[in-house]
Amino acid sequence: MKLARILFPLPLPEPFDYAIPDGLDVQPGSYVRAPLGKIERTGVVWEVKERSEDDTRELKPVLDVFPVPPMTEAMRKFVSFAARYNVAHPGHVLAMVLRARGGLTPSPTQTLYVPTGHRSNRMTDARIKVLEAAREAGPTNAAELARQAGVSPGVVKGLVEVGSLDAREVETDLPYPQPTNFGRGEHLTGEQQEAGETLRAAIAKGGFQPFLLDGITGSGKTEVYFEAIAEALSKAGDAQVLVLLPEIALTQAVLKRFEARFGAPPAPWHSGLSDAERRRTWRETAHGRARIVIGARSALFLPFRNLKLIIVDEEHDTSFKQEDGVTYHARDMGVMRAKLEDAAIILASATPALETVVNAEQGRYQRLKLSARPGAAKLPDIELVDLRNDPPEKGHWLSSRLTHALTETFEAGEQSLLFLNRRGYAPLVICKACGERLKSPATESWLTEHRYTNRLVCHLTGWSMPKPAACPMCGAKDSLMGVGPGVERVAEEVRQLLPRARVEIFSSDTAQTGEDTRGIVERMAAGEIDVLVGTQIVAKGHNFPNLTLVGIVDADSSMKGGDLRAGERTFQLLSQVAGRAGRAERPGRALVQTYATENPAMIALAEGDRDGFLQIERDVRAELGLPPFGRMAALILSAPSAEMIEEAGRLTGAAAPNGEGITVYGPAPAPIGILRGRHRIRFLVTSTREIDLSAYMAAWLKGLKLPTAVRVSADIDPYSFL
DNA sequence: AGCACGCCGACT
DNA sequence: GTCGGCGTGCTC
Repeated sequence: MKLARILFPLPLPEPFDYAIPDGLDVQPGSYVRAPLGKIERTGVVWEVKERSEDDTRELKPVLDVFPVPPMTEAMRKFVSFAARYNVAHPGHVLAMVLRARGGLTPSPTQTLYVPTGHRSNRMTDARIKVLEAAREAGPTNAAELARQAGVSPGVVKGLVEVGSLDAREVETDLPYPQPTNFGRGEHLTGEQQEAGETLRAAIAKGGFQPFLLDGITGSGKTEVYFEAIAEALSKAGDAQVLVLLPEIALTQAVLKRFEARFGAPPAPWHSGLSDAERRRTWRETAHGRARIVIGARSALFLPFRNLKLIIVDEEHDTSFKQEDGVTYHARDMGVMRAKLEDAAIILASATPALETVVNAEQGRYQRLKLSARPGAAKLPDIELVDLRNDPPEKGHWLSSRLTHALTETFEAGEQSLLFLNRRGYAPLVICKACGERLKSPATESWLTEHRYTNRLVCHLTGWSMPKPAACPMCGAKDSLMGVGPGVERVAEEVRQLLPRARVEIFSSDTAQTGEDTRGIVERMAAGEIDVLVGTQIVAKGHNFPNLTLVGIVDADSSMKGGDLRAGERTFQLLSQVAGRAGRAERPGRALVQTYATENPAMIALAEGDRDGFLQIERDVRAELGLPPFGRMAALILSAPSAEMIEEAGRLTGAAAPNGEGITVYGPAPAPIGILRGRHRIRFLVTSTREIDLSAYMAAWLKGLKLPTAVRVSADIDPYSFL
């Protein structure tokens, strides 16, 4: 007798055992339905094993096997690994795999009607109209046919009975057309060809091989990894390729580019897909028929049959880090998936993440460099503006050099971007009369003035209050004054400087939904904005061809800012924006305002010396034992009330196991202190590189007993700080 | 994640 | 006297 160990997409501690009924073909990896408690659920057979003699348990039976090829062993190992590494339940990870409802069953069908040419001798007007509509529209379903002809669906039925219309059952989700063109790309430069051939040779050889494709903006990275895709697909008729892109980069233009190269559109996967599109891509991937899948980070959890190559384009992009639910980094998990699949992986970027560069330096990844720009577009000039020599007027934040540049750019009909990583109007509010600094009641942090909403906001907790007319401390009227710059105040300054310019703010306050974000990005791309003033939200790789000036309002704060990767991100932002300006054949320039012109990082920035800049960052992190030279993890707790979270924090802190080389900080308010009505705190854990922090976090959680209203989640290698 | 069991407040 | 609130625990 055999039994099936079934993993369900639920936070259960382990797979559950079920009896395999006679005649049911249950394999390891089979997608099955089985009774669980009072209901039936879909799960995946994690293992099929012999039932021991002394096992007398009454087991419930597997009910049904879905007509889908079983999940491969590599995929099951990947799910288990991702769960262990990210300190999540395997079932939670499996839930991410099974998210496409309907992908497990065959495509739904619909009945379409085509004219047979046979004319009944009883032709009514209604019948003639339907036949005309059917001839024009091609195969169409009954409801649509009746609608087009302006008659009731009964007429269609009548025509079928007399033999004038033929019914055909067709699947609604069609397979994707197969890519065909695997030949060598045309018009490659010598450098691109060389990199392309290296990749082709590696893929022809087979096996796990990680590459960093490090090429400046416009150097043709895409053309090079197209060679790798062509090689992988030509090698075996069932080979599959996954291309991961930041969500916002998944545009129609990108899909068209793949179609033009390979003669068929790739299968898409992103959060904006309809249910039908989603189950189609899932099903085609699981059956091995989708050969190129191009998707956002969650595409990494699609159940490929024979994955031979993964591309992570814009690998430095922070949107690959999933912060909600199961936290994971799609790039890092991608490398592990490639390893388990025995596949190649290419991380491509013009501004690779420090982690990736270090991996390449230490020989874990093979580095391919592209330096030439085929169109000979120029990299931008980056100039430091020494705020000690060119101080802005009191109460202003833009130096005369930057205001001149803004004026020139506006008058030339071109666009500017000002970057300041501070939301709101002013990051601090003080009373001119008594000197009181207004603080958040819960966290004691400064309140930020928001003019747009006329409120004072705590950025740690999200708590806010209307701006009071009088000082709450001394009662003086009209004495409260915002100190320091936020994007709203910089925008105000630009509006004074350029009254006719269209100035917009781009921050999490003005872009609360994806739709808001798209709106701003589209207006900017369409030239409907002259000056965009934004927080780090602008650093997400948007394409603004008419943008020729970038001003970093406060480089000193954006290079530090309490965030491990703030400097890196500032550099990436500058390179990206500037690189685009050069690409659109307009000289771009960037002005960087700083008080620290002699700072080596600032000098490297000004010289566009990316490698020098990374070297400095690298040395700082190595010295402090920060990632990738040490490890970091966070534990985030949330609860419905402040009292409950405080108590939970105390208990959790006390339950932290002691470990050699491990330091626990906290609890502190989480980066988003209150989210969806829940209070959040967090612990930060650092350790040396050799320590298995995932295991430490798992042990901590295991020994923790908290009320069920308190939710706990771990975040390995967190990206959000402050 | 569901779903049931269980112990305390306002109702036909 | 019950109906039902959601806190706790179990699902092979």
